[in-house]
Amino acid sequence: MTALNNDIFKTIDPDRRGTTSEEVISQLREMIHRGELRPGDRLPPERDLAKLLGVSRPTLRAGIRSLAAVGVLQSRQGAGTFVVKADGPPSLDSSPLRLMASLHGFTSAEMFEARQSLEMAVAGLAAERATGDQMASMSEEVAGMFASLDDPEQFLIHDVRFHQTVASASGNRILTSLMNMVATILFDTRIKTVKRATDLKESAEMHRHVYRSIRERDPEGARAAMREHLERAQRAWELEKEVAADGSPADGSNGNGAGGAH
Amino acid sequence: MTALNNDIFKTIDPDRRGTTSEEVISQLREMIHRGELRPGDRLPPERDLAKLLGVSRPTLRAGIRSLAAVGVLQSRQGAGTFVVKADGPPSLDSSPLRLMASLHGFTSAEMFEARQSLEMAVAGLAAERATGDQMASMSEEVAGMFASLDDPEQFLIHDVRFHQTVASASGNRILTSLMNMVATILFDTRIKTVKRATDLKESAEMHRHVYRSIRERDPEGARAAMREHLERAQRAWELEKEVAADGSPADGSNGNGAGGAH
DNA sequence: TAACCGGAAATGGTTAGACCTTTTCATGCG
DNA sequence: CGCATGAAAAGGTCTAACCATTTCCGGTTA
Repeated sequence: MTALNNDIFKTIDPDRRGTTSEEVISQLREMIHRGELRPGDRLPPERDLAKLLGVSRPTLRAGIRSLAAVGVLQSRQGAGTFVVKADGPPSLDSSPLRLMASLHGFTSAEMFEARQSLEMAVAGLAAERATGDQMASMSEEVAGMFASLDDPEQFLIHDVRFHQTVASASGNRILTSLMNMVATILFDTRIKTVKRATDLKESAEMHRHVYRSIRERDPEGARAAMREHLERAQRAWELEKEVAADGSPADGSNGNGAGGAH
Repeated sequence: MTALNNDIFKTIDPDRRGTTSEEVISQLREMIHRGELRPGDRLPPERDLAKLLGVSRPTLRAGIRSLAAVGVLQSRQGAGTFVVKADGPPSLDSSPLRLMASLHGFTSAEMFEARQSLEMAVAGLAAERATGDQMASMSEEVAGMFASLDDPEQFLIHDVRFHQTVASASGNRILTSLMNMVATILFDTRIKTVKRATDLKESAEMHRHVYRSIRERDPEGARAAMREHLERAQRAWELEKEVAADGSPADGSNGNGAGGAH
């Protein structure tokens, strides 16, 4: 079980630059960059891999844990440690951004704006590149929104799917990932928010507007529609926030979270 | 040394939901979100904190390591573990994105496009909001570029600083962080690339064009100028890549890295 | 013959205790 | 007063063992 084709793992020199576990991270990262570890692959058992790399098991585990924290590896007790499978759109973990938001006191306005910029960018690209299938999906989601005007939870599902479809139609997985990262943070409390039917109707109209611009291959129109859509969503959310703040002291810190229909 | 004002640390229930170390991560994360741990703060020593949380030291270390991996904590041997200080623009670690690029086979074209979208967004915002000081800084960096046409290394420094100034002038730290994240990946091999003087002159002109649009408070002009600037940079890089590929078989995998003047 | 169930083996998760290396800081000497 | 030295503090690493979960093979049964 030791030396079959595992010679790709090289023992770590004692006279390394950083700490031992950092070196372990570098080793594993290099192997991923070189393509020796591919998505879905299983790493050797920790006990074996530790021997192969010439480090102790806790040190190896420290390295694995660091890579797991950034979403590259995933360990399952009893099963093994795997390189994360690349099924569907790749996604970056949003918790780093979330923590940074707390640490630096990001305002919701800042996050809304970031999301708006990203959504406008992907909408513009989608207008240039969306395939027929993708446009059909968008249309279906818009129809789903109009069909769920009295069911906010269902509406939100179509809402999210519409935006994801647009993002994937942009053909740029990096922008898609970044957009999802930001949107995830704003989503957290969105689902908890009570939505009025009039808001939903307006929101659905805006989504249809975005869809039509994309179908017309009109990037600037799509960008403008998306801008207005998100601006209205932000205004609606701020309105609800003020209402909700009435009677209860506003929590000055961590201005995260968002609501309203998007 | 145990119970001074450290009662904010609560013992972890044995009947928790996930693994013990995950619970440690949640605990620390919650404390950050609640503002009990602020940037620059030092955590209690591992041995003490482990006792306070009711877990073993390796388990605590695992949690700390996970948060360190995403750039929230930082440990210094002999000194202690600190919440990362928020000096200057907050920065997200780019290694997750870098690893994802390798795993999913992102093309450089995709990365260039992502960077272009982000840079255009911040340029547009900067045109609306840049302060006099920020515009002065941009101007200085442009001047620095023209003064370093025969010193590619120096030129690159002004180049990078110009873009960072524009980003910070956008007033949106999230977009700035995301932009830096993408730009960092593209930067890696940029510095290694040989640049011809004519490229640098053109690049400096483009930067000046961007600066002027921002000074004129012309968001669309700034966006357009930035778009053209980065499109030219990408074309120049692709040209150099082709030249460099002559005589040596192209490496089909991992199409990362970039070069040329930006 | 095929489906199901049980248990052994594999594998990650956790703990304990010890020791090493680096940093910090106070003490004492010049 | 200032610098050097050394003790204390704190993170980094290792060994060894045990626990919890998953997997999978093999036997049993319908």
